[in-house]
Amino acid sequence: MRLTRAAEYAIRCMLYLSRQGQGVLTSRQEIAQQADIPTHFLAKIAQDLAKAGLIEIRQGARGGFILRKNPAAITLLEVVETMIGEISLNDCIARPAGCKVSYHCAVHRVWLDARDQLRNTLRQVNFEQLITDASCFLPSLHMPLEPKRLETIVSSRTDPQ
Amino acid sequence: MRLTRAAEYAIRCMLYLSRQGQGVLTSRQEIAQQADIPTHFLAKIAQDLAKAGLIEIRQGARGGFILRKNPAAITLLEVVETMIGEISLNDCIARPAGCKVSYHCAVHRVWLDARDQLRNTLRQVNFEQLITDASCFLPSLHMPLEPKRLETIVSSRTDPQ
DNA sequence: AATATATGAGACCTTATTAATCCTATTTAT
DNA sequence: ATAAATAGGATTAATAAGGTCTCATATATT
Ligand code: SF4
Ligand code: SF4
Repeated sequence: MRLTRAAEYAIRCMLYLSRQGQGVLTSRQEIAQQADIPTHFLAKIAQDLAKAGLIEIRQGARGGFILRKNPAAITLLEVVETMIGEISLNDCIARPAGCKVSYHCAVHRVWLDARDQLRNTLRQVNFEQLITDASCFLPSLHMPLEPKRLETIVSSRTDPQ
Repeated sequence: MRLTRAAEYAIRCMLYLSRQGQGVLTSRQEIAQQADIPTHFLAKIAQDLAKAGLIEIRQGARGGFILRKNPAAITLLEVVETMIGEISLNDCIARPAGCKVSYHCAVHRVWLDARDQLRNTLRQVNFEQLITDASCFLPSLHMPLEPKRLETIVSSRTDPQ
């Protein structure tokens, strides 16, 4: 498992869209600029996000991306695995055939457990929490969530460049 | 973070040595063959393990590697991080300067927590456990648990000072 | 001492993956 | 029709991993 640049960018993109709010259209250029993502790279990433049903892509003049789900319903795990595939710490988890002994390997079991634990942790984090300052900490590991902050929906209308 | 081939090989090497027992000398060739590791690659890996104090390397005719610590005192985390450095899931954890917003980034906190959790999990696993649970070696080359080839055991000159 | 054996240490090459860009086609508002 | 914006695939560039090679060094054996 490796958190690639593409995955990191995808998270930033989803963060930005979550701040805009569900259903708000934002141009690719604006997201790229605000979230510090190479525009062409973002285009490719968005295709994966769209394929996963997370965003809708509006083509043509005044096109852009639209968040399709409620931020609270989008987990960090979901976005990460959309970009890098199902998480597995050691290759032998993803492709057991790669190692001849995986069937009776004690270490294999450890990687499996650690993988599950990591995935569960990332599943507990949603984008509603992430756009709220107080949720910098994992609920289970730190403190309970504070009441959510009122989101400020920014108009999709942005001046060209 | 990525579990490289080198790290996986290091684990297998340490597993094999743990089965041999602390203080037992085993040739690089034997380990490479039994644990399915390219011999020259193992040589490089062993240097890192030696630098970390996990094994001792005996040069010259009838040379090889010797486990320096009790298997129960060696954690999986220790071996993994010897090979790939301190675990961090996202680059911004290892190099916060890489992202301009890490200081006030909620996602950053999640990666930190997940990282700590993963490290703790791997820290709880030691090689005593791993060798009693199951074998990690090729079935055809599978060796019994009891020490073999007693004549290769170096006379108790294993004073770890 | 001479020889054979085995590893040390690092340079080197080869391949794989990631990151980013480029180009043409397509879609849509005006 | 035109301009604005993304689609989608091809291509390139950069980085990292995986493995190999060579010469130096150490040790047991004779
Ligand atoms: S030895 Fe065990 S942990 Fe290593 S690759 Fe094989 S199955 Fe996985
Ligand atoms: S945006 Fe947050 S998680 Fe992403 S690289 Fe920056 S600090 Fe890390």
